[in-house]
Amino acid sequence: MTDAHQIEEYFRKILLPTIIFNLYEIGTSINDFITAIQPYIKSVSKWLTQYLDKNSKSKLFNIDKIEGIEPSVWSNLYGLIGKMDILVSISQLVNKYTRGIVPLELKTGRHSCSNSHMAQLILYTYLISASNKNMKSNNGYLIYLKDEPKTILVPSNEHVFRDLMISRNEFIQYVHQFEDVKEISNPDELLIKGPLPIVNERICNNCERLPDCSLILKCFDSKYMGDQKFNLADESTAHLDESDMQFFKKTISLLELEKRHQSNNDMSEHFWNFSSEKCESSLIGLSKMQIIRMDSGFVTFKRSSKAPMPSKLFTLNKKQIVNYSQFEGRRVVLSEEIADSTKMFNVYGMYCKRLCIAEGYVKKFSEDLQFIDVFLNDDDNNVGLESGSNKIYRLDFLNNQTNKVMAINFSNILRLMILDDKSRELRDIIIRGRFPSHNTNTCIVPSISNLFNSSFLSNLNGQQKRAVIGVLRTKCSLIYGSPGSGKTQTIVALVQALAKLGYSTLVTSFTHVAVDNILLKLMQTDSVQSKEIDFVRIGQKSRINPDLKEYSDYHRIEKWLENGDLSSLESFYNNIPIVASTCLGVASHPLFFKRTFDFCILDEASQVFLATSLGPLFVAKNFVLVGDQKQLPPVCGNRVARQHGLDESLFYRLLTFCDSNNVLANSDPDVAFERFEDYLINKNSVTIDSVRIFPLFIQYRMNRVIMELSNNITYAGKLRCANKNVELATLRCFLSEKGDPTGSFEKSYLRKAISSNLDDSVIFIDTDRVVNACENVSDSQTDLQVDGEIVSNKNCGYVYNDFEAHLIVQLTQTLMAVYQKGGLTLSDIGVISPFKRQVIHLRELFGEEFVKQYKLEINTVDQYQGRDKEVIIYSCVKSYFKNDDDNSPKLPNSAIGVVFSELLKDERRLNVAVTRAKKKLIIIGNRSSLKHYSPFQKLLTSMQPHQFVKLCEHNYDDLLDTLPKNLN
DNA sequence: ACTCTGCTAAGAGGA
Repeated sequence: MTDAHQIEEYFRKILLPTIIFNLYEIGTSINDFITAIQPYIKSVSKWLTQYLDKNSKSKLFNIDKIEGIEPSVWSNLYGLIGKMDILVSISQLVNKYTRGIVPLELKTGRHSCSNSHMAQLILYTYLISASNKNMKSNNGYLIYLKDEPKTILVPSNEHVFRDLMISRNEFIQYVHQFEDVKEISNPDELLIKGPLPIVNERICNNCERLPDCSLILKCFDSKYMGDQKFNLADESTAHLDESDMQFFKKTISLLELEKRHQSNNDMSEHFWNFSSEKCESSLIGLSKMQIIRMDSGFVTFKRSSKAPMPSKLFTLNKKQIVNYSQFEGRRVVLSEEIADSTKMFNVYGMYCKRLCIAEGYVKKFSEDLQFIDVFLNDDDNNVGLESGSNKIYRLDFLNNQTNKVMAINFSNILRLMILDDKSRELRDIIIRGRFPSHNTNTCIVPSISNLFNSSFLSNLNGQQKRAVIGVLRTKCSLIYGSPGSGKTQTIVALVQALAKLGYSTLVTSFTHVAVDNILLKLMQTDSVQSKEIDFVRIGQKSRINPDLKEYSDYHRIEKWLENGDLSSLESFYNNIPIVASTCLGVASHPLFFKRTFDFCILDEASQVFLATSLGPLFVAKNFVLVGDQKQLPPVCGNRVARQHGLDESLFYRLLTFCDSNNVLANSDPDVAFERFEDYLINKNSVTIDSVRIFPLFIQYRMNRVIMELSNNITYAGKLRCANKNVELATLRCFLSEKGDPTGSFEKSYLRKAISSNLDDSVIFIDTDRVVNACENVSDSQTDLQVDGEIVSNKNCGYVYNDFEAHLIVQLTQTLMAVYQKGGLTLSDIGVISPFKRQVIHLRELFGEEFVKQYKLEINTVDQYQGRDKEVIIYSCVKSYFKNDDDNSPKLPNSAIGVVFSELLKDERRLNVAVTRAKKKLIIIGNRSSLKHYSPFQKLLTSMQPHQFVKLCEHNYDDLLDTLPKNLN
């Protein structure tokens, strides 16, 4: 196929559908695009005629065989990765006896023969020779396609190669000096630098990165300040004041700390230097596998029976705890090993016959972990893998070489700093807490009474209605939604209201689950069912709840991609009124580069990094943040960054610009409806510095006793039960013929613990007097060992409490025995602990199978955020006793303990744990230890004396033998 | 002193 028309035909049929989405992204029509590539098609056609015709004289070489199209070459010898355009075997015509393997590199620009182009090919020749012992490459060719095709020989050159490597090493050294891994206690000590500043006005003035570069220079390279040469940096940052610069410097430093923290935890980059055994034990690779099935890009591997099985490698206390699904979806690189490599070599590349021959991702592990399904990248379809042969392969997990998430955070902060109206507006709000005067938006909203009577508001309570109507009129507002207050319902009503008024809305949250929660409710509404309003869910296919499939981006646009219908695709994206995505997803879909939404609704806003939440705000005229700063903050791994406030969300920041006590004081739920308009505009509304805050404190979850506890600890008495049903809800117990089933527990702690009296809805089981109830610290070094080597255990923690776990099994057993007839199921019981290791321990004790079968949910507090259960059992774990001698006095070792557990010190975490329960909350812990943590101190003092159950010796002596039996 | 979710990736070329 050398004819230009044939090539164009092939292009239209085969390639065009694959780039429709990209055409939308760059805003080019199909015709314009075809016109633009016409000259290149001609050029390619000419080149092919020239080089594929046997008799043609005007060529430099004969192509004998195509060795690869876009093949990858990885070299651990040089520390380089490359991806060539084409690799071919040729016989040279100048010297008829020379045969060889050469890389061909296509270029669409002018025939520059630039140093960088030649250098690229020289690097490839070395990479090819290093990657395969049977290949040697001495030359490469540049093929320029602009105007007339032109082929240029680039001979390999060791001097050039050496100079390139030296430059590379110098660059790496420059970069590495800023990445000091030692503990940094003050963000100001951080060295953050861009590349050495280029002082060239002509180049810098045309560079789109000039503002970013200048800012970093000004904030982090103060020695350049005042230097005439850097006037440009002063000019391009002139629109920023001192507070902007301070904010920028601080935020970037903290994000950098967090970024380094994350990359420190990532072992994957080490696979270059590890033996395959070491990779397996470090959970970064799998080795000694054969291919048993291969179907285009889909490959099934089988682990050799001689190799130690991963089920042995990945165990904890002989029970398998590694969840293999965490590896599904991971990117991998595939290499061919030399058979029986174990004894001969230690370094990765040396015993690989072919190194990193393909990339792809893990699809699935079989139950017995013997079979692993892998999808290879499209480009790597044809790399000479053999199924059924004796060839042995290994897979190494790749992490992103660049931390995309942090890149998004950095670029959001940089964008906040640019000279632009939207950025200026957001800077005023976010950095200075200066809100637009009156803080009203331009939305045209019908009269309050009309809205009030609309069907989508009919199920809302007064506070919720006020929030919806208030948000509609406000430029930036907060909805302060306490636990169980119907945030999602309010958001769904708001989305409907906006859609019916003809405004476009971006619905977003940090996690996929939170986004989908809103959409699942929205999907049920009449207005969506009747197709009156429509929405699309942007995001990775695998992350979207399957129930939302028909609203997902990939499903909606599939047909247009197939028929190459660009205009339908465009008009769909331009007109769909409601778009939903994660906050980070906003950074990577072209829809968001093109559209501005009338409103942005950011749910769970108190759990999103400030930097991350900016993404959606840039693309919306008005926004509302929905959250509760009394619940868990964003996840921030680095301690120093956390202490300096990286875990302060935008929601939290905006709230602290006002007086949050004032907010609580103004949350009167009983405002008369007829005065509603007055309420929104005038003194009665909560407007401090014109921030509108709409509190939702009427809750539908906790009964009165549980709610009062939460009110005492956290919400300053502002929570209210929505109605009598909520207020008085207790567990239902049907009496059997034999009488009160709790009777048999007359003398036991259990009778009180599981009592269904409203007043007993909160129970604290105090293990103070129980010697065995102290916490266990699993020694990770003995628990997780493989052939004497310590295995990473960061996924399972190490603090647990065996006694509390047994107690929970017994409690669960008893609860079921008593309340099952009243309708209680195991899925109504939630078991919570702050510590992951305790969660694992509990699951082991109940039995994985059992837990799965009866949907008993055992999880960490963090995982339980946003959920609720009829009954919550909370295992505090920490209990500071000397344990070695049963006769010794039981002394709290609290002085040490209090310093340590940051998890227990966090009031927000306790608040989340307490507010998950609807009817019954059982807390298990050691009172005298826990009282040293201020949140627990609050909890303990606000509970009634009768709510404590103090365990004594005779209560538990049989407990450690208790195993789950007859649970249902 | 132990809590954990986001993210396709790299190359494409000009001065």
